[in-house]
Amino acid sequence: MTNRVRRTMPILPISIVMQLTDLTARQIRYYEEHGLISPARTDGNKRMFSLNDVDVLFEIKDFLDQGLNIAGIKKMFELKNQPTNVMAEPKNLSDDELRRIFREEMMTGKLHDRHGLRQGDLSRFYH
DNA sequence: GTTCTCACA
DNA sequence: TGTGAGCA
Repeated sequence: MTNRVRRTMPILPISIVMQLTDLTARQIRYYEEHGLISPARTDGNKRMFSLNDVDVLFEIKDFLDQGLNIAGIKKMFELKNQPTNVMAEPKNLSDDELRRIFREEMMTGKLHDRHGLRQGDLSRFYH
């Protein structure tokens, strides 16, 4: 059995995930509604989470602490799954794309600006 | 007893 | 996001 299979195998009921992540059932379901996680369903339509889902929830908690809202967090995961490299081709980039990349760098932790990650600063990008 | 969906004094 | 209702 591969590690990937182990991580994605749905084995945890919501009650356990609640204790692990310290999130309420309401929040967990809410994040699912927004596609941040996609737990499997079983017998009586019960949610079954994988270790991977738990990891994602912890990441969500981190972003929440950093002041990001759901919209911002959703962007985070999008950018995270389609990374680009500023240093690779710093030329021939439109201002618009530069802004997009800068946001990604900022959010993937490549930059460590402890001030620019506040919701107040990022919010303008997500409106 | 636990989880689910839906809805809002 | 919390919380309560009514089910399964």
